[in-house]
Amino acid sequence: MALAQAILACIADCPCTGYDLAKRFDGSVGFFWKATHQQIYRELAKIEEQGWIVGETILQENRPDKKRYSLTESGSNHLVQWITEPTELLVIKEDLLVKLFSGHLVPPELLIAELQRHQQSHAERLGVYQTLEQQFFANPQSLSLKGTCSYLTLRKGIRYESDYVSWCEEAIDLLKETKTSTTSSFVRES
Amino acid sequence: MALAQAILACIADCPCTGYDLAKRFDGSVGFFWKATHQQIYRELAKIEEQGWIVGETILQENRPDKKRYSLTESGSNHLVQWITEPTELLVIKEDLLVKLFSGHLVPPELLIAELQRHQQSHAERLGVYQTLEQQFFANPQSLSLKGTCSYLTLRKGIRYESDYVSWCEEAIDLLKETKTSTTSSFVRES
DNA sequence: GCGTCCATGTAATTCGTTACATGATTCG
DNA sequence: CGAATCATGTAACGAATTACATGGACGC
Repeated sequence: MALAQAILACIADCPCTGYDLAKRFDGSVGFFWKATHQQIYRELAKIEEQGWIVGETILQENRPDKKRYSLTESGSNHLVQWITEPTELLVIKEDLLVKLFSGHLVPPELLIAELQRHQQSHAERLGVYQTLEQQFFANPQSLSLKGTCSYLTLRKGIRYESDYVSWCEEAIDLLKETKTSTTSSFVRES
Repeated sequence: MALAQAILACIADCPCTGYDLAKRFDGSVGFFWKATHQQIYRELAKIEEQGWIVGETILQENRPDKKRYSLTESGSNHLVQWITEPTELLVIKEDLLVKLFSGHLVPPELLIAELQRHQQSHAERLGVYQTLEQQFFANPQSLSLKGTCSYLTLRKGIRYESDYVSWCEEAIDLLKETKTSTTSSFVRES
């Protein structure tokens, strides 16, 4: 399981609290890894016990105390070791494609509407990513190695969303043609 | 959880056994949904109890007996109902991007090698999908609605893999440039 | 004789999800 | 005056992963 490593990667980038992590996993990092705050706090306790991180309690006035975690050397070694190991390919579990697989069981208008919804959601995300690209990565050739690494994860997001939008368009178009060319075919289910 | 519905969708397409399902989830359907045989048998027991499928035991000679499942009307209704509901977007958990996020902690050569491995794997899958496209979907305009639906899931696979291959290429190129332009930067970790 | 295919399952453990809980502060 | 933000957690449940188990048939 890579939740532990995803947390280590975030803490390596910048020491932070469970609460901060939850926010990051819900935003930028969330493009390639999602986790809820409950998962995070449980995992933090586990990897602190492992000795990969140490937490220092920070007392605050007018706010709850917080605990900021930093990588230990052992944690850093583990992370580097993990990065070095060959990675499995992503396992996809996409509801929308399961639905489309049995899509002939429902009126095509319904499929088209659903595809349009998804097209819009992905277009929105694409917009967000493109804004980030313009703001922070105007000149990709001149980035440091760290910068390049961040930029490449963003590029993956941009490509992914942009491809999703195009596919939705293709799918909607083809369904519209199919629909009109076989008008009698939707009253065929028992 | 959509495992139940993914199984229903397969059985709706063609009645089959748990063993058959496991093979399908490992092959074609596996592009958009993965499941092991243990998950499948457990889920089959659950959805048979629900009344969405019925199993008939088929006695065999020289082979273990098997149980072939078919959709009930209730199961078919449920599947249609599920397809009709709005779908959540896919939650991505991609190890490779987590590694890239902390990629500056390891020598860039290592990242490049890993990206090349992935590029090759995705290129292989792409080849498989493209062969299927040529064999079974030579003429997309003339497909039935059912054919169009299958074709569109395949198109998603083709786009996904092809985009992945392109991104790997982009990433490798950029890392090679970054590497040479900041040669001194990898001996900087404590 | 050894591995693979057929066909189904149990058991243990880890991981993910949902609900519940606290309590002060700040913004509208 | 109510909602959101900060900050952390417990408890219960459901789902996924991994390991273990059986046993004949067939090809090399």
